[in-house]
Amino acid sequence: MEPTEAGHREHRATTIYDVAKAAGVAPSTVSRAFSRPGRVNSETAERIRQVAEELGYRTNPLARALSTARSHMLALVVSDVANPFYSEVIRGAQAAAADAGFTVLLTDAQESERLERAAIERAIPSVDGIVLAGSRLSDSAIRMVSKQKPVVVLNRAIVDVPSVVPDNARGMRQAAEHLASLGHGSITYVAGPEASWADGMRWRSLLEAAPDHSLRVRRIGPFSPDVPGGVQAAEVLTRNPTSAVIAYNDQLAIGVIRGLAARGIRVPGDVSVIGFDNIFASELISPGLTTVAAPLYTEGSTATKHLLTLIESGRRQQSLSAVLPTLLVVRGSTAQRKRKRTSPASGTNSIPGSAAAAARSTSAGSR
Amino acid sequence: MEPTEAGHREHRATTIYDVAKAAGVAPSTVSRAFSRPGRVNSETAERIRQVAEELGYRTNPLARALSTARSHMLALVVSDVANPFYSEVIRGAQAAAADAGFTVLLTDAQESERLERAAIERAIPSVDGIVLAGSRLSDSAIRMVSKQKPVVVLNRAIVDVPSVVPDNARGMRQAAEHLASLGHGSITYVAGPEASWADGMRWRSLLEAAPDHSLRVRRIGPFSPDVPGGVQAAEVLTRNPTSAVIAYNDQLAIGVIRGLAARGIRVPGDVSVIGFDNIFASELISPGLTTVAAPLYTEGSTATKHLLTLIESGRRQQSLSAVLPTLLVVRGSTAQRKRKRTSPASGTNSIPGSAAAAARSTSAGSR
DNA sequence: TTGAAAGCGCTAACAT
DNA sequence: ATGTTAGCGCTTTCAA
Repeated sequence: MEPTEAGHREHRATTIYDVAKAAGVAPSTVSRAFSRPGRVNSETAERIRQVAEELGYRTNPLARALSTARSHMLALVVSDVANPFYSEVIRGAQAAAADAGFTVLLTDAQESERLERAAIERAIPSVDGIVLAGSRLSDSAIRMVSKQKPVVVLNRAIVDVPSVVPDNARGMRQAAEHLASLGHGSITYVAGPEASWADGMRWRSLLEAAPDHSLRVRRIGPFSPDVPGGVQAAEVLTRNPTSAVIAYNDQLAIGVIRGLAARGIRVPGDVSVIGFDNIFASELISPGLTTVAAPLYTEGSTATKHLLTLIESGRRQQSLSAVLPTLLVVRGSTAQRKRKRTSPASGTNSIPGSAAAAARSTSAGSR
Repeated sequence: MEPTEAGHREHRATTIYDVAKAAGVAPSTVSRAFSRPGRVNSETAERIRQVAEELGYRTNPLARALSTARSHMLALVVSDVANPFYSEVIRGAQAAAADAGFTVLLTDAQESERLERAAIERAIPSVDGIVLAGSRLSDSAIRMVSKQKPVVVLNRAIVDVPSVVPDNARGMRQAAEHLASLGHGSITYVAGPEASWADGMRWRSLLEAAPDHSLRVRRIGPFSPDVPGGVQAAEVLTRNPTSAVIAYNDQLAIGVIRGLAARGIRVPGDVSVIGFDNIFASELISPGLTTVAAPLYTEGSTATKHLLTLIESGRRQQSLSAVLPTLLVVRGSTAQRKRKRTSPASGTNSIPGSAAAAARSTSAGSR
């Protein structure tokens, strides 16, 4: 308004009509010059683009969305943006979306089901599809959402909903194998959230892999999947010593190491520890954390690509799910089992509830 | 289409017209029943809301945006989503936006000016404002952007553009003071990216604070502001020993510690190290990193709130900038200076270029 | 308060 | 290949 202020208001967006008038053609012709398939290449189209360029014309995505019912936006809902696990996932999703000319609407559920629900509810009308990463929602709630817009879930498997997960089974097998090769005869699994599909999967996978290496396994938990949770777990471990632990995820593992250290128990001297995910910090701590590396970035990009496919195809391909390979990254937190303590695991094996826990974890999975 | 598939397509969104018809009123009346200020409270309005509820009607944000020229979306452009520094910032921004009923469009510049430019270009038409966090763009480029849409920059100061920055001066003073109190007489500043406004600011602040504590300071760098950069810096430090270093940010500091350790130099035994930001990982490494804690979350939320204010006010308040307080978090990476080595810093002081570097850093700042 | 009508900027038939 | 005509779903004058 005020002449002194170079405010935004003065920048009246140029429309298709401005271009049409300037180029002496009909508006629809301008629209065509910018339309999708292979772009029109007539002489006029070229001239129109020229004129548009000069006028600084940008097609208005919102208007386009309204008339095409395609917003070219994707929602990425994560359970907690501050969780380092998601950094790479977000990045992968963002990159894949950008490649396809899509924009990412990020929403943080802040570990709250209520907030997640609300976020989804609000995002739905403006997006063409949704990636749910680490959703707190129930399977049926998610299935409900996927009835309204294409959905791909990350790190979780739900019947009838496309998903992208790391190869938990292989990962746990690799971890177990590694520990066995170091002479460990028994392993303690430090569990994550009770409601986590991934946790159940990992535990079950460990149970299955154990016999092949004559490993005895037990399980403690559930714990909150963060550093404090791990510290808590360390407490429990102190009361029930083991020589080797596999944690649900890296943060838990890091917490365990810290908690153990605080009690004078050395890693890997006294206890070997393995995490899962290979987050940024797992390389920074000392000892470096041996961990099952999940392809975080790829998980994000794959989920997004699948979502895009779903959108394009109008939801044909029913089961567009993917299992991504994992890789064991050996760092300093695992070592040969000390021969000194002869039977560190005796008497602590066969914790009741293992079988039940293994069974419980199947509710969600079709894989 | 196929009856077997519970596809998304069948869920034809209910519109204002559907509600209008069902309620026996005109569409505009329905619109009013949902309009902003204080909401209409007539009997009819109440009934309309009732009907809408039953029909599962949700107002279409895109259509609303088209007609009101307000999308209720904000763009948050970060230089690198994978950088842990941004986790909290994103979270803060996201929360503040959600509070105001706004949605966040996250875009990752992937440390590329070209990509950042493109991302902004694409986001501009769909958003009501933009938060630029750690932008790689030139001051003038940013000023250009801010002519089109309200902009708030984070961690940087630009004339005429609202900004949110941590109190770098105070932070560096606290750090210097802490080191001085531990008996250190000379400090090496490990610099971040040359183009970083924050880096210049921090170095200059350190220079200013030094005399008050009879501290001698020198500067090495620039280094890439990540862990590898810090490792590189450690190399340089090995050739020019000091007893104390302050790094541009935590990741650099962590790299320094690791690099030093690899060379058998102990932290804090031989060298004390201080970082900046207080990212998640700084607490996890050992020794814990003493660091100047920047209010990451608050930076994100404040920037967003200011942006919202700007949007609402139609860009009145010219200088809506904020300087957020910092806090020194003392952990294990700093300690009393060893008395053994008598003059560790002698001969390495007064590196040429310090003054020039201090001068160079002023180009951007108005504060 | 409510209804009628016009229009936001764009795309999508349908003509020509 | 280009022009014409309708909308997409919502808000917003302007009347009633």
